[in-house]
Amino acid sequence: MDHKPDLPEWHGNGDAMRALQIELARQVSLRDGFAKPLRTVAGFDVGFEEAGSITRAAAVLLDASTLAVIDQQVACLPTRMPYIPGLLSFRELPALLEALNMLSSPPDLAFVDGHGIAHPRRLGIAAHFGVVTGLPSIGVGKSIHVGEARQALHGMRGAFTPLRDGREQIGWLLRSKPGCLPLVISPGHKVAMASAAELVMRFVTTYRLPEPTRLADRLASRRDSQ
DNA sequence: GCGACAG
DNA sequence: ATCTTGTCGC
Repeated sequence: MDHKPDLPEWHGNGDAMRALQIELARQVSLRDGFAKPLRTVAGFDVGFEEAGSITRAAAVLLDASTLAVIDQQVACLPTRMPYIPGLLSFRELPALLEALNMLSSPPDLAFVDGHGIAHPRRLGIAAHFGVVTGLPSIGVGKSIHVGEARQALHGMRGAFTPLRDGREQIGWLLRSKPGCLPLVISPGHKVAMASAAELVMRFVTTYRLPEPTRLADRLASRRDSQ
């Protein structure tokens, strides 16, 4: 199946994209809709080359039980839009979808570097990715874009506390590794808020990032062979 | 008007 | 994100 959603071209008007985000955000499902037990998962991340003119997306497919790498692909496309806070997905999604299509098979669950619904209009790149592909997805962010935590986060590995925007919970702050800044976890698509943090911890070994995203990160930033 | 602002 | 060595801390 080929995923080629009509992503609007960058003509300098972010208003059209913001309106589309609000529309797509209505299609997000916050109920668990992934295969149980999980058989495969995949990590997705984007990096840049040639001073940013080339967008390089990486997709790494793993066996959910053993964490063994089943397949990994890299897609390089010309960068067509600048980075604009809140509109990240329109810049990085094209390359990410290309990398997904190159995989031998789609994952039961996708971990995307960036936010899910922890976004101003509840459509971060992980949620956008999930809605256009129909795949269950979770956002794994390394810093907060919107929202704040009310309570202090415990230092113990696996501890988590709600990330909220006003009175609404939009994700979790997760201490994936002691002594490190917490990850910002939020549902993307077909994943319940209550399941998100636990699903991420299931794939964390000894690093801050869960294996799917950690491996994709290395591949996208071409540090896997260096 | 001012400051913030995923990657 | 990216440019980059050494350095502080668990």
